[in-house]
Amino acid sequence: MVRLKDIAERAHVSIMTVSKVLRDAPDISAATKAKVRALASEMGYVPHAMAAGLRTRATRLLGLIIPGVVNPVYARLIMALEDRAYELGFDLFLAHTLEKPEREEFVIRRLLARRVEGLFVIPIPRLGDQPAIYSELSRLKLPLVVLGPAPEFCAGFPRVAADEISASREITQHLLDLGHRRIAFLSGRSVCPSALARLEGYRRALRDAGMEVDDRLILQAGSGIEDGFQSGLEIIRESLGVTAIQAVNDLVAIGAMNALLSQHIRVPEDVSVAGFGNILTAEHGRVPLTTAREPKFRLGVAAMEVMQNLLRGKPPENRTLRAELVIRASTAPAAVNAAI
Amino acid sequence: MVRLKDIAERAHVSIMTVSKVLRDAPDISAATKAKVRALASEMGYVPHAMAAGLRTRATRLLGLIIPGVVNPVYARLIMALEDRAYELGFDLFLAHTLEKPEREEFVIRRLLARRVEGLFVIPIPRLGDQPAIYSELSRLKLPLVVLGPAPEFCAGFPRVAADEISASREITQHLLDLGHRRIAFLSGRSVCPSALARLEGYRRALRDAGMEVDDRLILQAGSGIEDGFQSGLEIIRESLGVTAIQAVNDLVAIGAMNALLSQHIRVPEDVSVAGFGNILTAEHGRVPLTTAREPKFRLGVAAMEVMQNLLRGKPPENRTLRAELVIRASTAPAAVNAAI
DNA sequence: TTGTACGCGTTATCAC
DNA sequence: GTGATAACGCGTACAA
Repeated sequence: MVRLKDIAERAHVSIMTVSKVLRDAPDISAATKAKVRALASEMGYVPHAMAAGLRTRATRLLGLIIPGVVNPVYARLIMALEDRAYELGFDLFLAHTLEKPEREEFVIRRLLARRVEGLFVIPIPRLGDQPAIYSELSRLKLPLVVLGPAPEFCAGFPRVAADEISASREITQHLLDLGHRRIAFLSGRSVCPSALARLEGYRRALRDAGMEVDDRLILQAGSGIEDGFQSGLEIIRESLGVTAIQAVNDLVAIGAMNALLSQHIRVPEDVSVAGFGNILTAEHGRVPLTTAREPKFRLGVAAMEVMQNLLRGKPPENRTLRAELVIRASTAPAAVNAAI
Repeated sequence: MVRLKDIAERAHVSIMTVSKVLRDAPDISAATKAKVRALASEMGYVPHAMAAGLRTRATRLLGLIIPGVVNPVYARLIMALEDRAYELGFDLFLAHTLEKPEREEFVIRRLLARRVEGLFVIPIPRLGDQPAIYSELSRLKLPLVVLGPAPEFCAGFPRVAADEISASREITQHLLDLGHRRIAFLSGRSVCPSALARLEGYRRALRDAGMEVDDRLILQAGSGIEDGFQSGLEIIRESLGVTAIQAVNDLVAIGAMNALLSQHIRVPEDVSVAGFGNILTAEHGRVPLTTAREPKFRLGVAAMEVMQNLLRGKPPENRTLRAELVIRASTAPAAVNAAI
């Protein structure tokens, strides 16, 4: 590959001059610039970012460490981060942990060896003390932004996450405002912090409204469409008198809705369904869902802002983002709901 | 950060010795190795991969350039590539093009500046001549693997893709075998190569069966659930006598299915719906779809194999992977279908 | 306005 | 077994 040296020789100038021209230094004559630039593009010069970085000690490299991309919820987050990184002139490493602590440690070490200037991490939830690699990261003072609900041991690092409890409370509140009194909650696995937060929001809204929480209305659903479908059928089977359903996420909500539709129960005329938005809602224009859209994209943008501040040496800050309520369709309880 | 030099000083040996120890060279005494290693880990030494790469001219860096991760179809592909890269000791850059040619060119140049050793690209479909950046890539002889259906101008690069025509043909064939004679095809945008391939497969199956292709049965649908929904309604409105629907992808299929359900037409009792699988099918256990599952994960693995061969200087090779037909439920045409 | 000397952190080579 | 020297490609600092 072409080096500055090659250009310098053919242009009969010093390497330094070429270097300056290509970085558009102010102290080079227009004539020299034109000549060198022409030559550079003719020769197909490609700068060597790593060599430059070695010299300047600035790599403009960031790392993103996530469990895996299969969860579509991360997709927009990745997009946002990559997009901001692009605009700021950073290149982004992607690494998966597959929820394995050893692998997490290993990939972090590898990115350290690449001299990344900062790291975005969705840590693997685990109990106990702070893993060695995290202690090392704080010793190194490497800018690190934790994304989403963080385990205990990440307390020392800045965190960017959505306020899931409030979001969930607002959904329930919205359904209550419409006059619903028996709202089913389709919950997820109890180890998942965000599932717990969403259930907590539901509980708080009911308490704030001075209502009892009827535990029979809280169904263990899981996190996929099929889980929601089964729970939807269960709601019908058990004749719980439900007029609205709130789900831990919108896959579950869509599943529940499908179950209702399959039994010829109309949504939203007979029942309202609410869930948390993820990528599917964009595709589900016709589905009458009330959703709290977790601002994944904004979350990515905020995470990058926090990162920038860290890079500039400013003190770490946490960001909690409000989720926005998106009301696609929702109705007050209807007479037909006795059918459920 | 700690450098070899720092360790060397404290160990009273030369930098070279430290370097050799850390790379486990055979010509260093066990005693020296033990001493240096202890010191290195005590001092928290992190190797500088970029500096080493500058010297060895091997960066062990790969780039992945895709339109965007929002399409969940890419998720498993990314996973597979990242996973293989991890095992082979490569780090992976992720870059988005957002379907913008300028941006594609720009990010490719940036990754070139990083001296990536190879590039995986999902090129932006566009007509006309080979864009300058691609010519440059072939001039540079940079190992490049094109993922998925490739535009014309990528003909010179090795390609790893699913055999979409055969997959589509098999779906149609399956529906024909069941006795369906009027199969609607919900097509996508005509610029999308994979949409065209799938339509072609449908056509071939009909031709192979000695049947005429009725162009009224080919509907321009788009690529999302809502598009499928509209086309589903259209099929009903137009009374086309359809007993089965094949869609360009499963989002469209699901949309069409929703439309049928909303009009109380049972699937698959009254009609069969077939589409291409992506991540949604996993979530749609209850949906009676016949799908051709594009082997995204295997596709990633194959792509990395091709890349490895290129890196070893072997000649480029194309890989076409068979898609597997997944029959979730499907029926022969029923009497009711006159309703459509 | 241009050029020289040196260093960034590492490794290849070869002498000791 | 170990170490001196040079080089990878580039940029900072300063001299000319």
